[in-house]
Amino acid sequence: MNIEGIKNIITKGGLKFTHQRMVIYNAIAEAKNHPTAEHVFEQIKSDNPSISLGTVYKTLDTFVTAGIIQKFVDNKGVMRFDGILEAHSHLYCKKTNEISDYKNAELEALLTKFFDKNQIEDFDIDEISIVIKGQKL
Amino acid sequence: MNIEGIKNIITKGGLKFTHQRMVIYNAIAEAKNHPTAEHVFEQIKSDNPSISLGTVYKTLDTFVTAGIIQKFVDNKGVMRFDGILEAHSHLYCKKTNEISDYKNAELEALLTKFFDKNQIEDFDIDEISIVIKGQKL
DNA sequence: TTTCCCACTAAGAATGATTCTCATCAAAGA
DNA sequence: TCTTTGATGAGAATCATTCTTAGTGGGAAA
Ligand SMILES: [Mn+2]
Ligand SMILES: [Mn+2]
Ligand SMILES: [Zn+2]
Ligand SMILES: [Zn+2]
Repeated sequence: MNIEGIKNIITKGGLKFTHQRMVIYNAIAEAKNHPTAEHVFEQIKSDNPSISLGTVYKTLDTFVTAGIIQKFVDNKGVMRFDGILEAHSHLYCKKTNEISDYKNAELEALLTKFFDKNQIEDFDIDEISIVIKGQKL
Repeated sequence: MNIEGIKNIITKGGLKFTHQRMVIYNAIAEAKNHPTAEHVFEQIKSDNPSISLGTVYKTLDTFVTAGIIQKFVDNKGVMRFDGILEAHSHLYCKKTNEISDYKNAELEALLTKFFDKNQIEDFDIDEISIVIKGQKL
């Protein structure tokens, strides 16, 4: 994604466009895995030596609140960030600790249909996600 | 569960039966929610004033390794313990942060069938769990 | 029974991820 | 230009969890 594209996303989120926000958003958009704040910091600090880890945490959180990225906690208890906004599932590799995306429209339709029919009593569902644990081959 | 029942479970796990292990296992077995180590500690310390929080952490971890309880990380990144060993799903309440169990044989059959047909390439699935977020009414 | 051993425990220090505080800075507006 | 307000950098503080270390105690072994 080019700078203009990133600027658009950030300003559409109601946020001021700054250099730090640009490089942090760019790191998330480029990441194939689901980086931690530390990962993002390591990724960008050689080109931005004065950036602070606290700013990375704060900015990522600002992005989440603005709704332009997502976050979740991995099974080690560490926060992961995700530039993909659509609902999707995650594959956790027990060997490498990598988290990859899994998106399947049929599966989502199946689940939606199931929970339409089988409402859970006294519980209003906001979102459903599937956690798949196993091994990359 | 009575003391003998607890003793059986602990020794079947290959562990020596001690007073601390007894009260900690009992707290997990009695808990309706999915307690943290801190919860367990609060629960038992009035009757066991000399017990240490470190022992609670260590013992819970020992139980998990022995396969007599389960653990998982909640969406705040905090470890939760669960005396139920069978696979089941969890309902996360965004309001109260409570986690309740959800078990539905039809849903499990549906998922098993789906992933039998639709294998994920280069990935060997060990376990599938559903995370349902929403609000208790 | 006495001794010896070793897993178990208590206490608190250390760690790692995250959040908070606060001083400084920079852009935007008055 | 002056003012305001939000953004940033630096590092302290927090919180859950793990680690270290020094007792303890209950059985095997003598
Ligand atoms: Mn439970
Ligand atoms: Mn943590
Ligand atoms: Zn993802
Ligand atoms: Zn459960």
